[in-house]
Amino acid sequence: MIEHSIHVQCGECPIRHRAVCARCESDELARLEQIKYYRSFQAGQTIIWSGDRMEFVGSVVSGIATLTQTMEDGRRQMVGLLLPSDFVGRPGRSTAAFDVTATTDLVMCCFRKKPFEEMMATTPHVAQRLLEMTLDELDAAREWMLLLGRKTAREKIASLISIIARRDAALHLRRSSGALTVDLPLTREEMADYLGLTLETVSRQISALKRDGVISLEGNRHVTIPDFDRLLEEAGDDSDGGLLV
Amino acid sequence: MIEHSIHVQCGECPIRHRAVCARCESDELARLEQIKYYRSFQAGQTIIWSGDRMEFVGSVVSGIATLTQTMEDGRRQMVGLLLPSDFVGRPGRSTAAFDVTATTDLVMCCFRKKPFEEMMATTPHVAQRLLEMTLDELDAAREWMLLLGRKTAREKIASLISIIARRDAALHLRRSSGALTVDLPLTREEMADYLGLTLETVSRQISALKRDGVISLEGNRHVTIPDFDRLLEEAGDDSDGGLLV
DNA sequence: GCCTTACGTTGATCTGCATCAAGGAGCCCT
DNA sequence: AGGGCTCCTTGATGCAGATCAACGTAAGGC
Repeated sequence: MIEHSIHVQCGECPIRHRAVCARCESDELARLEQIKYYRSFQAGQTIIWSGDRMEFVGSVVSGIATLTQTMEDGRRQMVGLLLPSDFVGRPGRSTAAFDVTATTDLVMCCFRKKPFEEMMATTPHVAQRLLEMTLDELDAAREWMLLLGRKTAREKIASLISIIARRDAALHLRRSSGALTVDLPLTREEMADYLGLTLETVSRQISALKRDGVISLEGNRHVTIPDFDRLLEEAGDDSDGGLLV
Repeated sequence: MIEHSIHVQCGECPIRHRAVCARCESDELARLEQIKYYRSFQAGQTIIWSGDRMEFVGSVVSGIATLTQTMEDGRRQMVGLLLPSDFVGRPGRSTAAFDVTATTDLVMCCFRKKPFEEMMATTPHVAQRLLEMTLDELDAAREWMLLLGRKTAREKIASLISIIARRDAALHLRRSSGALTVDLPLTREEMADYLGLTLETVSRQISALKRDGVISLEGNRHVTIPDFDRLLEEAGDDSDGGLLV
């Protein structure tokens, strides 16, 4: 169970890598281990409301959480999708800027913010690692902005499936070169909130991609991708990307 | 001229604050001052192409730069707007993820990346300051995602004007409670790329806001806002925000 | 003076996605 | 088995914003 704190700390080992790197086996790590605790949430439960005080930072151990923004009239936009191993929290900030909601049953590995920040202040490589992770998130947010601002509904759906497939492949370290299967961890409505569409359009475009042989479905959630490059084309992404980032 | 490096370093003084804080008057600062240099760019010149090696980090001294993403067929989405005092660069990253373009004549205060990163590694409060700045950018990106995904054209325009007015007010430290004037630093086309619209729609919506008395125009670029709260309402933002963040 | 070029406005028309509406499929509960 | 969920699909219609097109306006060059 030690690995989840390592995900947060270690700049040397990729975040998905479960091994312990030499640099992390320090007093700092030991201190973090002492203050670490686990929290569980039920599907649908809101973990933090926008504007609330944030008492902890941590990473997702299992399950899915989303970061959403809501307008007064109820329009919603997802602005972050947290899969296992993703970090949650804003060291140095006292209040949350967005709602964080568990969309499935969820377990998080948490650290109270104060001791975590104290540790950060004295351990430069942890602060640097967090900066790197935040820059990654910023990059992802900017790709997402291109999707929201300029892509068609069909391209948005293809992009979402490819993003999830990529993350999935990265997490499980399997590099299949042929057909590929993914479980969509979101409902049609959640996908719509992710993509800036309505759930009807999401459903229609998934049907269209299926009709055109870009994907096939077993059940509502299970997608098979016969040709990943074809999917990337449909997504309007610059090619090459592939599964190996 | 010392102040621009201070913008990068100093966590204690707000970034817009020109005074030198005690904490920054250190050997680190002296070292940074030695490696600091200035670069000028002409309007329209691309500073860094996506995928290029980035040799420096720095901050904008004067002028405007934009961060954009482009699809193969030419669709463009702005993903960052850099006004004076904004930081550019990704410590710890070797290549740029997006195009950076000077949209006006531009002066930047630069540091070569290597010595800057060395300094970062030994000075925790600099790394922490950069983390804070990156978190700010991430927040801004997420607000921007709500705008792109869920706001109407009219709301988008009102949002953009209010964002620029806010930044302007913050930069010049003037808090006028009554009418307010702003210079839009972007062409209609650039605004369209910012907002995920076409330039025609931008033009039409600006005309509409003018017709409805939300703003008035002198020339194409100079906007007067008689009632800022009204503008915020039009932007669909939760109220209160105001000019004093 | 006139030409050129960049930028902006406005109108007419088209279309992709939203909206409104109905019904199907799987699941749990009694 | 049947009722009531939640989630998903598909059809009909409407509209916001894109597209196509024409014209206006201001600045610089000669």
